[in-house]
Amino acid sequence: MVAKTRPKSDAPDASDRVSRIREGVTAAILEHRLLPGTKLGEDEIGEIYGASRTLVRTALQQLAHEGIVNIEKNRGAFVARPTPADAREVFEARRLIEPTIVDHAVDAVSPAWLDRLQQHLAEEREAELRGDARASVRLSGDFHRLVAEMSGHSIYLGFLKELIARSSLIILLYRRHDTPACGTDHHAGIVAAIRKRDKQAARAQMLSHLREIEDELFLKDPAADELRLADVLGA
Amino acid sequence: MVAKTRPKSDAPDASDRVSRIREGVTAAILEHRLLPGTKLGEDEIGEIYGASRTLVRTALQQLAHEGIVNIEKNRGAFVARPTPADAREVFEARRLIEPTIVDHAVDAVSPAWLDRLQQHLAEEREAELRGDARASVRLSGDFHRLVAEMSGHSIYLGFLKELIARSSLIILLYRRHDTPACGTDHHAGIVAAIRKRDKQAARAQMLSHLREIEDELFLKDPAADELRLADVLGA
DNA sequence: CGGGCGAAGATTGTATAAAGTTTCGCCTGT
DNA sequence: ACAGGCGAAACTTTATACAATCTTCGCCCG
Repeated sequence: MVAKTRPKSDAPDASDRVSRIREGVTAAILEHRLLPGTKLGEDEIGEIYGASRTLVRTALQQLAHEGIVNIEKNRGAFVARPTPADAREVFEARRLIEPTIVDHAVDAVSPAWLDRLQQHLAEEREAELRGDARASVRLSGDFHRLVAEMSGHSIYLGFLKELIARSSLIILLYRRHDTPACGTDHHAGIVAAIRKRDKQAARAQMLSHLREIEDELFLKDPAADELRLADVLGA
Repeated sequence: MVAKTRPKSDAPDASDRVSRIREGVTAAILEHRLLPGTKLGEDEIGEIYGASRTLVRTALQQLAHEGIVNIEKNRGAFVARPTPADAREVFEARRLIEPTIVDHAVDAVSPAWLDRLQQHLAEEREAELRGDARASVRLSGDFHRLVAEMSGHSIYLGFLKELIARSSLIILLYRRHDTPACGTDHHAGIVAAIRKRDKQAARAQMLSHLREIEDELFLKDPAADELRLADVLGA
């Protein structure tokens, strides 16, 4: 055997040690186990994952580039705390990009993809029935990522990954307390439109879905934002 | 003197040592001093910039995230070699995002910004008169970045930075030999539309500008692409 | 004479140690 | 009692050393 050279696919995040750290921290942040503003000490994380600070640092830098971690010089890394202005920018970008993504997803539709979408919807419904808010938020993001993968556009996929990560943080920060699990039905509707290869409907449903998510947020002026952080930290 | 603590502004890329490396390598790549596929040895770069491998590695990882450098495990870092498919994706993304960006730029128009735009056009014209192709490509990218900064949307700005970097690489790889300096007039037209606060015209001109750039490229099927690389390397 | 095996060299990945900076507590002086 | 400054601890940053991996070149065998 000549060599098991990984053919050409530079597996974006697979079995690397740094990827495991990155994904672990990402999951912790997106599932709200780590609150915005929390300090992410290098020793601390290294201890948890049994890695040296070199690897932890690499992972944190990647997360900083994704926008869910802020690195302050000589201070350390902290979980990002998106402002309402950030939130509006993120959702505006999603409203711009995601309708185009579903367009391409319709072009790329296939039985295999439809199966995966259907399976994902089942997972979402199950998590919602369990009342597992953490899993629901994560799966909701995964749905959008799945559609982006389906579109086959690596650029859009990369951008959307960033936007989804930030969105999850934003939703967990600014969601109104009373909002129920938002959007599983919407996701089903989008899948239905994709199955029917109806671009018009798919775009429209994606757009209204994103609007509803944003409308369910409580985005006040940045000044008052500080108060909310105080609340969070005080709790 | 107490301390020269940089007040609070986390200058995104200013006086850091790693930023200097990143910008130096970026400039070298975008100005075609480093050809696609060129290996970027860590020791080599470290020698040039008088930095240790730790800093070089950090810079290369950032460049990899920006998409203009590929890092292969245990092999090293190489200047990215976008495929024609990559090129199409990049320009599709630009056609999607940039019209929206000019929209916001029109909203944010001010005398100070108009001055900067005007000054930039002058620089572009000067470089074109000198026949300085390297400077022309760089300045052409800078124009789009300037408009994005003007829009005030940090998300779009971040995305566009990546797209511009990749675009420069693509243009230098796939440009038809005969194409003249493309688009300085277009840029002037876009600025004129911005000055008149005419969103419709600004969007339209930006879109056609991007289309013309892409039309001036020679994007053949990926199979033949290998041949062209051989040509480049043989030269 | 061509092809495959193997050891030496080089390069990257990882860990550890030294250096600089910030932060926080404590102490002193008013 | 309180404000201000000194000092130590903790952390990040940077550099260096070690280990693992890949590439290359030479040699042997078919």
